[in-house]
Amino acid sequence: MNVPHSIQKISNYLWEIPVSHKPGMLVPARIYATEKLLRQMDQGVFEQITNVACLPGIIDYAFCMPDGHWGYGFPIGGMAAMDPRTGVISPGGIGFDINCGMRLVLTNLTLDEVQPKLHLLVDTLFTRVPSGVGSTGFVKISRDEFRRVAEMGSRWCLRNGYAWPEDLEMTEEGGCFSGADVSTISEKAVERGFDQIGTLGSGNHYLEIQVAKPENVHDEKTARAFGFTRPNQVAIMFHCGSRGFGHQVATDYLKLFLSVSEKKYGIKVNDRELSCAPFRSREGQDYFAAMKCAVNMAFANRQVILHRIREVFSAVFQRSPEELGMNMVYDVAHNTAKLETHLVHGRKKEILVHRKGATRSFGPGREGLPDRYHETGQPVIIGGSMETGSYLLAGLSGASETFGTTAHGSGRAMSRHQAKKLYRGQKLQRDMEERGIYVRTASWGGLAEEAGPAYKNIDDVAEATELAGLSKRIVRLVPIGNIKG
DNA sequence: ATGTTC
Repeated sequence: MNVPHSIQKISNYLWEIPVSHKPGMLVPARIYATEKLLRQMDQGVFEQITNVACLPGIIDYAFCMPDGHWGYGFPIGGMAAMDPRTGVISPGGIGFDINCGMRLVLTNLTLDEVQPKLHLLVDTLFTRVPSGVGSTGFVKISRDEFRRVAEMGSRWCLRNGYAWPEDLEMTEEGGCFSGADVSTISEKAVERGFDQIGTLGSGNHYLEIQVAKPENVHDEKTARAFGFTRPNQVAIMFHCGSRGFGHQVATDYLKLFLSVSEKKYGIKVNDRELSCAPFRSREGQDYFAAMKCAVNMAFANRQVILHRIREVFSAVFQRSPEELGMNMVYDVAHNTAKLETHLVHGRKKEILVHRKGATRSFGPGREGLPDRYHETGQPVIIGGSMETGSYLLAGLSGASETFGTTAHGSGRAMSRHQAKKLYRGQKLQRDMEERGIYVRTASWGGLAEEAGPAYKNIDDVAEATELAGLSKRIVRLVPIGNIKG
């Protein structure tokens, strides 16, 4: 059995591993999950989340979301808040794909209108939004201009004609983390990133055409507030990050932290993948500023992809993107560390929130949300597998106990290797088409790795977050077209 | 996730 004996049941949706579980734990570990999801978690989740609980400066608990699974250092689905004065920043708590995230875009088209054009739409998107390992984009800029992208994020896109002003408002943090400083970025990172804006990438990154069927609307009033106003309305959801740029930033600083963490700062960690530096140290601050550059590149990447999606829809339907109602619902980040103000032991305090495969979930009335979402709470986008659908949820004030955090996706149920042994990309494509999902892929092997059964049940994950009071289901979106990177 | 093993 994977679940440790020391685990205690707090409620049907919350479990706790006490500090007595392992030497060095400073706080307990808390896992949000139904018993079913808890039992599906791999041993690595419990090992890793209790290692996170040992990190200096951690506040309250090391958290794991219902979609938690084994990752680099931290579990994916992990969340840890640190005291910025005494705590550390750990690249393993953010992930290699810095600001991997999800964006959801509306149309005012319905399934009936899109169906006849679906093949053309997906084929054109597949051509116009480059995907796959090593893909490069159409935005031709110099290395220096790329540095401006890294400092400005979506604001660069607005200035250069790739964004509508309201897109920025509908993006977490306005599509730009302030304090990004390109002097902390290596030449190598710039070299890998400068031609990758507007590209999807590979792995579990995808672009999907989805439908909001009436029977899948959980909360009609909030669905309307989020822009879903008609039956079988079509939306576009996509998932990608900072590509080779963020990967290089993570690699550069992990290497640096490995050399200073113990020798210079005397920090002992249970796993070298948790290598870290005091947040206030020179190295910690440099990584924080570098990470923000990658965050901004990822926002710009998703923004330029949106620009392309609008062009494609406009060409296919012979109407402007404005006429097609192609407004953003929201853009959420999955892999970040951020200074946020939360209630800590009853007092407002600025803390360093690591979210690794976890989504911010700010509830109604929370500062930092667009006026439009003041009453509803922020839109939360939880991506499922390409076969089974995804969820749009709303943030809840109950998520204050996780410092405003909820789940981010399905979480793998089988390894990529296992999935490739069980499925063949070409056959999967044919099977999916029979079930009404037209899929194109940059890699047949990659497609097989993303087969539906390779992931946990997205309905279980979304439900668990709602039962735990972290986020509320608004509408379940089912795919009709998918581009798999 | 990733010029998928500098």
